[in-house]
Amino acid sequence: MARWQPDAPGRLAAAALDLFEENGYENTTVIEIAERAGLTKSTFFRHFPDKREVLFDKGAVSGLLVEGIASAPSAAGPLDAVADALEALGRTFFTADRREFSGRRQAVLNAHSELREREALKRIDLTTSMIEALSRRGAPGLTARVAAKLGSLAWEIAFERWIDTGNSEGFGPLARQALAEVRAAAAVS
Amino acid sequence: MARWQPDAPGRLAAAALDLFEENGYENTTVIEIAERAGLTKSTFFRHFPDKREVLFDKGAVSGLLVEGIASAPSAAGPLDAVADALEALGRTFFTADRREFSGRRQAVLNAHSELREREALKRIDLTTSMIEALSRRGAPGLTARVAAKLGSLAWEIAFERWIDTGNSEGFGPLARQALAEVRAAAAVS
DNA sequence: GCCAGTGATGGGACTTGGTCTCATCGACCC
DNA sequence: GGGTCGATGAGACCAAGTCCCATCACTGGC
Repeated sequence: MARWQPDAPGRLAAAALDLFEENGYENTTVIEIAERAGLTKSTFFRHFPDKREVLFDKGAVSGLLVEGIASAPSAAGPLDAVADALEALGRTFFTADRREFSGRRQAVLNAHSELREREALKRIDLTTSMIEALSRRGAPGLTARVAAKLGSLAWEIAFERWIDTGNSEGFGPLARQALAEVRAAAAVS
Repeated sequence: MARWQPDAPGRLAAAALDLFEENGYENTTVIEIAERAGLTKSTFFRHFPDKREVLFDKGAVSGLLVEGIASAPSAAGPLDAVADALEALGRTFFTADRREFSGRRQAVLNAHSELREREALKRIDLTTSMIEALSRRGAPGLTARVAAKLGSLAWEIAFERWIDTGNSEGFGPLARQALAEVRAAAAVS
């Protein structure tokens, strides 16, 4: 078995996505994923704490979000700061070349509750990070919580539209648009 | 081993909560839980699909929520319908006699990410139910999504305050109060 | 060119969660 | 007292995840 090939985590993630698409999550064994990547079970668990985590990134998004919120103009309101952060995410993370991969990944996540569960936890952790970042900007506790939840919802909506193949717009503009719609909807609820 | 004692699921849940408090979630074995309840591993998995689920109820809450939203006065806005539903929850589920148990359970959930993960999934499923119920009342898609998320946040806040021992108010009034605060915070975001 | 050190990998034993099948027990009914 | 039915027990079995140790590839010094 060839060793020392580059980017073991990336190869494992790609192999996992392929196999999950082909056979489903629960019908895919960690050993099978590792073998397709030319590796072994031991190495898999050295790079990922568990089977689900192979489809998730290691907290890079959180840093981007927090930094985006912190560096927004101090005159900006909470939701505007969130908009800036989502736009930063669009520039760095949700780039055009990752759109196809993101769509495939999301389809697999949606199809398996164990993966949706992990995604839900990640979303909560990100929302908590946003709340803390907004609080550091001086937003009152409840305002920060509401803004973070609305921002999270706008993110979700913008992501759906971004994945949707009929849509060729970038994630940033879609996020701003979604945030505006969410804000309007909140006003009439 | 004595058989045929009543309420096997309840005994299993009580035993699990005790053991999780004593030794932590990951240091507790399903076999230990079953033994403390006077049962076996087989019976445990006959009543619960997995170890985490022993601390969660079987979808009774969802029905209450959906029914509460559906039976709200047709003139009521989305958030008002949610308020009615949360109050119904307070009458049926978050009753005074369950407050201590709820607090213990929540402390255990907060302490273990595997359990927080399951809780996050449940919350998402409940939010989805609320969105559908609001849509059936005629709320536009985005409005329903926003109202459900804000309602979920108000629920969360009201529950925290309800658990807080300094607070002797019922869940219903706390939920109405939290919902009003959330609505106000949304207006200034 | 050889050799030691370092870090990533392989291998396998082991525990636990979870599934499955079959035997067994208790209650209830006739 | 025998038969039926639902809940439980018992044990084999597989996959996830942990742990420890051997092994290989690359690096640098000599």
